[in-house]
Amino acid sequence: MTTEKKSRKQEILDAALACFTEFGIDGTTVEMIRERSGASVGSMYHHFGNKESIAAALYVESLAEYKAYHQELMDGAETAEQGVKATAYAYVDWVSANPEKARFVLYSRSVVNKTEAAAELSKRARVHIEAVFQWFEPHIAAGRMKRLPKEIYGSLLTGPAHDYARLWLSGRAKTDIKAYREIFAEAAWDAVKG
Amino acid sequence: MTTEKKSRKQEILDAALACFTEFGIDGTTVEMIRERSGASVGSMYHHFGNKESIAAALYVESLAEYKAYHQELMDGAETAEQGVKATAYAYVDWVSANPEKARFVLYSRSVVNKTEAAAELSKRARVHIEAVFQWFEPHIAAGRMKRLPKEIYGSLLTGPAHDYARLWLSGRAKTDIKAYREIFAEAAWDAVKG
Amino acid sequence: MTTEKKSRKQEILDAALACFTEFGIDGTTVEMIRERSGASVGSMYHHFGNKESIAAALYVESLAEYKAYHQELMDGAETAEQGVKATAYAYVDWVSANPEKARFVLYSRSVVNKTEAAAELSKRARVHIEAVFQWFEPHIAAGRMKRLPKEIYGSLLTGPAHDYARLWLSGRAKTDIKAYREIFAEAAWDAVKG
Amino acid sequence: MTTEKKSRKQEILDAALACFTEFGIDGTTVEMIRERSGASVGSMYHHFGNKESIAAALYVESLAEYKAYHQELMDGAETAEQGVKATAYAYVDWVSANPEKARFVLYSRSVVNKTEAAAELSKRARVHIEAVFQWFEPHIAAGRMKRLPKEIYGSLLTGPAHDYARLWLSGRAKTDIKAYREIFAEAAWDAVKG
DNA sequence: AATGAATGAGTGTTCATTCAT
DNA sequence: GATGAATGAACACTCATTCAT
Repeated sequence: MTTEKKSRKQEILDAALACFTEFGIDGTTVEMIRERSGASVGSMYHHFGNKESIAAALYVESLAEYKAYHQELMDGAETAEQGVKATAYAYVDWVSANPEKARFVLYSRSVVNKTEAAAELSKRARVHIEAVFQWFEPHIAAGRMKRLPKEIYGSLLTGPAHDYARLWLSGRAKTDIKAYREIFAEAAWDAVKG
Repeated sequence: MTTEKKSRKQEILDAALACFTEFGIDGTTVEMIRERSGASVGSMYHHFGNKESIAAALYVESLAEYKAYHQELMDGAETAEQGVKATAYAYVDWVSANPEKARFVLYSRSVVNKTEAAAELSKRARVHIEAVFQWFEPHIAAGRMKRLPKEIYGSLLTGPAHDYARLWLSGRAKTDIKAYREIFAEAAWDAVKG
Repeated sequence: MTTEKKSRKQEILDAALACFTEFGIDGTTVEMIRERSGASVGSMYHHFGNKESIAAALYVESLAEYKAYHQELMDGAETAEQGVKATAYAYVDWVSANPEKARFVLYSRSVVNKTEAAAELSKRARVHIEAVFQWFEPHIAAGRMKRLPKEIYGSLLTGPAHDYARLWLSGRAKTDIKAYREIFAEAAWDAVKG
Repeated sequence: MTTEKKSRKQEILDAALACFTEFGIDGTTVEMIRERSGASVGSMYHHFGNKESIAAALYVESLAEYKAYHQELMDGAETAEQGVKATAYAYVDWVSANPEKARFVLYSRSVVNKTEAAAELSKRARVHIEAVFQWFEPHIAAGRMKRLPKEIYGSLLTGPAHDYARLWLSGRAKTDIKAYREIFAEAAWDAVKG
């Protein structure tokens, strides 16, 4: 049970991510996950209870990883500009490094939101947003950043990168998002600097 | 096709949009559309051939409306700034005026893209993008706008609005997107001005 | 659609009764009914909605037939003794003539009672019991029959036949119940005569 | 086996009876029994081998208790009338005192009969019936009781009580069966007295 | 004796689609 | 153009049972 070999549970999660990526949650059948993971149907239900819970577990895990990385970059930032750019960098870096998880998160929110996990999820989202906002507040108060409605900062900071990520992850754009890391960071800073 | 009374075909499309909005394409059954439209299953298949074609028809129609509106605003623009802002305005205005169609387009691309209509759709998208780009080219050449990789302009111009639209249309943000019309337009211009 | 040939719906009902008789409701799979009836799964669900509704339809139909026959015999009775014996005769005759339906009704009440049809069923039962009781009331008032708690008459009149029917229908007794027609009728009259 | 504390085996049997009573044998899953008993699945299979064996054990135990009680009352009877009434009393008393076990026995025969225990069960039943019949034979020979086909005595003696027990145990009748103890005993004697 | 992860055949049900009328 | 009964492949999920620890 050490890291010697993957647990059944993790094997199922891995297989599910691969399937969801390729076919979407609705397009993935339990049988597909079973075949890919090597587990039995019964085992899948023993561990997760139903198909949606597998998706939810994956979603929660992915988002947690992204948020942790974002936090990490924010911790190293000092000036307002550094904080703003860290936000853009975190997004771009994470998507570029974890395209499968990113694609899954981007395209599965609506499905997972109908799940029992939805409440927990939106609570966590609020906590994260709040934490980030606390970081920016002093800079806004000091006029180094524009004071805008709270709900709009996210769209200004990561909206362009978010948009491009969808393009890239769906194959409609060819260039790896990390090539535009600086452009998105600059756009973010331009959009909110005081 | 007069306005005398809605055609069966249109009744089906309206019912389908309402269902897709509420349950998603995958979550909508032919039976649901049948019940809402008052048509019979047979009638639906007579007019559209299959379920996906209904979605595709709706998608094509919605996108065409949006593009026409965008074009309209572009036609009235002269300076680079006006053109850029017209793009943001068009997006914000259209989403605000047609939230159901916007939600449908935003959340159904992945499904519709697996359809036969996909090729036609991406061709039209290319044509539209090309037309818009032709409009901007002189301004880029003259240095009034930054020269950037072509595939990234869309994300910079409408990315933030796009992102906020998702928030608003999914209920995660409360303020009507049109309240932020100017903010998104300014951000668009800041991101690409020369 | 006249009586020229059985409707799909009736074919399904017939096949279901045969299966339920042989394997019980729980022991019968939808697939078994499908195979026996020649209908498709879809057709079964088109007509009945789910497995339990087939059982419920059969139950309602069978009970209605029995009650109609009981009523018929009661209509021909005049004295208290004739009425009491008619009740026993009706039970014995019906079971002997319709062993499959009788077996189904006897062994499926608990399953059908968990169904949506349960309320309707117990209402009909109450109506029937009330009608029969109205018939007996004058005889009870005149002392030609014992006055006993209402809920107990049924058990005294048909209890022995009911019990033997279970024995015979389950194969634990060999003699056709109709051989004991008079014995059960006599026992019924002995149990309640004034 | 002292009364100090229940054995695992007994805890499982108790939980199973409660579940069977509430949901029926088919409606009860091994998981339900596991949850109610606090035992593990493995433990249940260690003690009983399979689900049906739990039901069979319960069935055998319940029937043995009833028969022992019946025998006890018969041992105290001397006249034909006392013997006949003892049979009715035994049934009524036992059902009233053990409604859960009675309900289980009444509604589970068909399931248990498909079990390996079926042969053993019907053998024991035959032995019991034979013993009871031996008791009555002299009285029949002496004309104090009617001579009737052997297979019909049971239905005449306990049929009404049996029928009412079903009514009461299923909730369709409200009055505790023991209130009708004498009525059923009288009816039994009336039905078979010489 | 006990545990609980793992198994996999089997179940009821759904639903897009067809087609005779 | 319209109807709705019929089709059947596909699906998510259940559950008795096994077995390594």
